Amino acid sequence: MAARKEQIPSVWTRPQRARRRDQPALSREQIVAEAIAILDADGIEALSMRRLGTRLNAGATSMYTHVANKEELIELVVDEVLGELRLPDTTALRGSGSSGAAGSGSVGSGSADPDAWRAAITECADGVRATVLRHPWLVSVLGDVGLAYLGPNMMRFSEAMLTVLEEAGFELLEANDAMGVVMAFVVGMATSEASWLTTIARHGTDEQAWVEQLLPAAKEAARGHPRLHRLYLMQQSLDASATREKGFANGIRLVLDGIELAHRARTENR
Amino acid sequence: MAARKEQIPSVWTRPQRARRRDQPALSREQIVAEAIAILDADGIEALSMRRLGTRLNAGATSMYTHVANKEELIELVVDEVLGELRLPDTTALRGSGSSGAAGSGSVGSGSADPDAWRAAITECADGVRATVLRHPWLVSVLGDVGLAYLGPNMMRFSEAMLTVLEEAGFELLEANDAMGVVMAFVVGMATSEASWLTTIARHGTDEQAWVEQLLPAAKEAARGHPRLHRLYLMQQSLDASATREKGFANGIRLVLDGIELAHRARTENR
DNA sequence: GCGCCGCTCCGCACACCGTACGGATTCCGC
DNA sequence: GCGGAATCCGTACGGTGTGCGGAGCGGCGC
Repeated sequence: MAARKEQIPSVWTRPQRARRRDQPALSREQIVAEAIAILDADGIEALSMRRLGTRLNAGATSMYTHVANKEELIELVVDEVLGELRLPDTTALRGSGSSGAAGSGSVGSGSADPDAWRAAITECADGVRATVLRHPWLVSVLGDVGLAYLGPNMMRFSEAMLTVLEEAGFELLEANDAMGVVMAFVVGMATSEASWLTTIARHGTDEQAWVEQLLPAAKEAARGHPRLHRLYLMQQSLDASATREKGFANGIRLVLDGIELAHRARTENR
Repeated sequence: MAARKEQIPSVWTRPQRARRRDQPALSREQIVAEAIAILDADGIEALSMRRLGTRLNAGATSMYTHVANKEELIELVVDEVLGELRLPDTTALRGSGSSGAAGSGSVGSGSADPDAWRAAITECADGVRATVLRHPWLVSVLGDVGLAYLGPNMMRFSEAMLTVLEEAGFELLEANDAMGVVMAFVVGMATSEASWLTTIARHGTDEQAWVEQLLPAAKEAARGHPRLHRLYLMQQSLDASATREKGFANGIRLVLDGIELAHRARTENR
C-alpha cells in the first residue's frame, strides 16, 4: 500500500512478478507443444512435470490447471503428433458421383484407377511410419494409450482411410478390418524400427557401426541356431537403413495384396 | 562374539538375521519370477525394486547384485515370458526324415502338405498373441526393449519360424522378411488389443459393458465423421471379444495370403 | 585351526518423481 | 469498487531408481 514511487533497486523493488494476463503464459497448446519438444529432444524418460514447468517459466504444478494429470497430457501429446499426418487425397478414387461405377475396369467416364486405393493406403502407411520415426518415443507410449482412440486427429485419419476404402468398393466393416490389418502392421513394424533406432541413438553411434559392434554378441547368441547365424552373416554386408526401408515397403505391398485378394473373393461371391 | 547362548527374547535376540547360505534367498530366476508375478497381478507401474525386494524378503538394493539395473531386469523378464511360447512342430513340413506319413497330402512319397507352413506360422502367431494377452504389460515395454533381440527364448522362437519357412521352400532372406511381416502384424494387433483390455480392466468392468459405456463419447467424437459414426453403431450390436478374435484370425490369414503370393511369384521366375 | 578374501545382502542417502493442498495474485462482470 | 473466479505457485508427502560403505558369511590358502 505505502511506498508507491520506489525506484531504488532493492529487495522491495520487486521485479514485477506481477504478470497474469500480460501473456497468457500457460495454455494447453503451449504445454503440449513444449512437451513434444522435450520428448523429441531427450526421449520419454526426460519428460517430467517439473522440467516441463521450468521450460515454460512456470511452477511444476501449474500445469495441472490445464491438464488433469500426466497421463492425459500424454494422450494430448499423442493426438497432437498424429496431427502431422497428411490425409490421403481421394480425388483419384472415384470419377463419378456416388454411383456404383460398375466395372472396376478401366472404362467409363471419369472411372477411377482401380489401384488408386492401394496408393492412397500406402501413402497413409508411409506417413504413420515417418511420424513414428520422427517421434520414436511414441512407441513407448502406445502400449499405455492404445491409439488415443478418440483424439480428433486420430478420428480424422481413420475416417480418411475408411473413405478411401469405401470409395474403392469396400463395405464399411470390410474396410474397417482392412484398416485394422494395415495399422497393425505399420505399428508393429514402426515399433521395432523405432526402438532399434532409439537404442542406437542412446549409444551415440550410427546404424552401420552399431550393427558391426553388435555382431559378435549376435553371433555368440546365435550359437546353436544355424539359420540365425547365416542370417546375421548375410545381413552384415547389407545397408541396414536401406534394408529397413525395403522391408517396410515390401511388407505393406504384401499386406495390400492379401487385402485385395480377400476383397476380390468377396465381391465375386456377391 | 560374546553371548553365544542367549535365549531371552529381547532386542538382542536377533531374529537370526544370520542366514547367508541357509537358503540362497535370492537368485536371478527367483527375482525374475517374482517380477512377473507382480506384473501379471498389478501391471507395469506396480513393479518397483522396493516392492520386488519386499516380496522376496529382501532389501530393495539387494537385487542389484543379480541384475545390473531395472532395465536389464525387464529384458530378462521379457525373454522369460517369451519362453512360454510353444515352438511350431515341423514334422508335417517335409515328409522325408521323420517318416512322411503322407497323410493329408495328396501323393508323392513323403511329400509334405504344401499348406503346412501356413498352419505352423499361424500357430506361432496365435501363440504370441495369447502370450501378450496373458501378460498385457508386455506391450508397454516392447517400445523400450524392442524385442529383446538376443534373449535365448527369442532366438529359439525366431529360429523355429525360420526353420518352418525354409523347409517350406523359402530362401533365408525371404523367410526373414516373411517372419518380419508376420511378427509386425502380430505385435501391432496384440498391442492394440492389450492396451484396450488394460484400460477396461483398470475401470473394473467387462468388455461389453465398457463398449456401451464408451459409446456416447465415441459418437460425440465421431461428429463430422459419418463413416466412423456408422461403424460405431454397427459395432454396438457385435460381440466385442469375438470380433477381436475374428479380426486377428482374418488378419493373419490375409497376411499369409500376401506372403504366399509373393513366394509363388518368386519361385515361378526361378 | 586360523585368517583373510570375496560374495552377498542391506541401511542410508541422494536426487528426482507425480501431485494434493492452500494461499497469493490478478482479471472480469457487475 | 467489489466479489468471485481463474490462475499460478510454494510446500509437502509418499514414492521412485540406485550409489555407497559396511556387515555377515562361506570357502580357500596356510
